[in-house]
Amino acid sequence: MSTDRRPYRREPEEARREALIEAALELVALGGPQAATVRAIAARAGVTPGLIRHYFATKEELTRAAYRRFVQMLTDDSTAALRDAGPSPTARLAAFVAASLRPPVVDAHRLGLWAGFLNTLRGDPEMRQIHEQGYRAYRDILEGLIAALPRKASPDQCHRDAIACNAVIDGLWLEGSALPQGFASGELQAIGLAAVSAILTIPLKDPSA
Amino acid sequence: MSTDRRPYRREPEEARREALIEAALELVALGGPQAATVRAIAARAGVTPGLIRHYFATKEELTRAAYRRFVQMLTDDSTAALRDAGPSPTARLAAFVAASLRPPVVDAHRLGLWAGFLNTLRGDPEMRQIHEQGYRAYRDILEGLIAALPRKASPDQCHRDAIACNAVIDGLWLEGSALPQGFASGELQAIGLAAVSAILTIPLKDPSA
DNA sequence: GCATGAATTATCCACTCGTATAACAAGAGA
DNA sequence: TCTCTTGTTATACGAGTGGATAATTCATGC
Repeated sequence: MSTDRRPYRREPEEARREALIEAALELVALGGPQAATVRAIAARAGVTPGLIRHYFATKEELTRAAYRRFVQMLTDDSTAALRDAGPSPTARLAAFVAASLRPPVVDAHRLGLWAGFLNTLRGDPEMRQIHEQGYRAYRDILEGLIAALPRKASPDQCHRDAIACNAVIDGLWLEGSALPQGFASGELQAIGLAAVSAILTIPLKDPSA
Repeated sequence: MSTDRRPYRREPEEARREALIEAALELVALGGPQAATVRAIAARAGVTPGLIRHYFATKEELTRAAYRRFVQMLTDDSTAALRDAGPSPTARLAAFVAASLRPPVVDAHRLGLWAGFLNTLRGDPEMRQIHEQGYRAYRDILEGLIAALPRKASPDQCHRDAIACNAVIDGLWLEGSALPQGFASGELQAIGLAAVSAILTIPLKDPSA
């Protein structure tokens, strides 16, 4: 009387956690937090619901792990572009801006994720903390790049410039992600670089050109 | 054995619809779509759940009405600033930008609403249509203001400028709404006006100064 | 082979959701 | 003041979902 039990493989712990987090993120991106139920996450990760509790004590813990991963992803993709950039401050800033305005950063999926998590933050102080850390990290990188530029500007001016540039980037990211077909390839980056150049009164060459 | 029935007043139809829509919006803003249940909406509007069906055939209909109202709100607040502005194109643009970067447009509540509705759009084509109409309306207004400026720029240039300016505004709106305490009073507007001036290479005076 | 614990299955229990319907009463018109 | 309309309440249903858990099985390393 062997009930045909679902065949399975034993995966290393990290791989499973990874898969579960990944599945949770995808579901939040697609349908908001309410779509990321334990069952749906398990199904998408190719496991059965019970397994989740084997890796995460509670669903909240999984949610937080997923959000942590999301925030990590954002900063990682930004800094990755800096690794390949040369030493020139203007080139580095240009690379950073351009990288922030093309896939995979600009992506409907990611916008969905971002929006989905937004009103989850209210309820959970720990989530809010993760959020703020990530935000500051990003803006600090940008401010550092701006401060390194060869121009005379007070620290205070740099700070405000960073806010403005961050806003341009965020806004273009927002629009590019929300209307993927609304912009030609490279258009977002070109507009963003031009705007940043104008704000900082320093010419930035398009690194992809 | 008179069960103490809840006392009530008969309200005009419009007032009730209004109250229900208002309640739905507040709940979405606070806790996302999943918080806007029929019961919660009714409670917040000060009525009993059953009444909702008296005014809206289905919950979806109420949701759509609420979203329609939200989109309306956004464009209304933008155009309102233009009414009081003078005839000067630069003054009108400045008024528009400044109005977009202060309350009630900049508001955590509104950001929550926006995010909350975002991943509701995927499922419902009608919702998506409402969304796109609203977006285009906003950007067309901005592009019109830019095209009216006393400078020589091709229509194509105006179009791209509008996108860039829209991005700055959206980005600052995003940041200002997400971190309400992160900016001094008037700071957002000042940064936004400076950035837009730089992008368009035309000086804009702060209308509040 | 054998032990181990990763993964499955099955189920619980509480709760929520949207919807439906019948009873009630507020307020306008007579 | 009486009546009638209908806005509003109360109650309930029926289905479904939520996260959690206990017991069971079997893949895998030793």
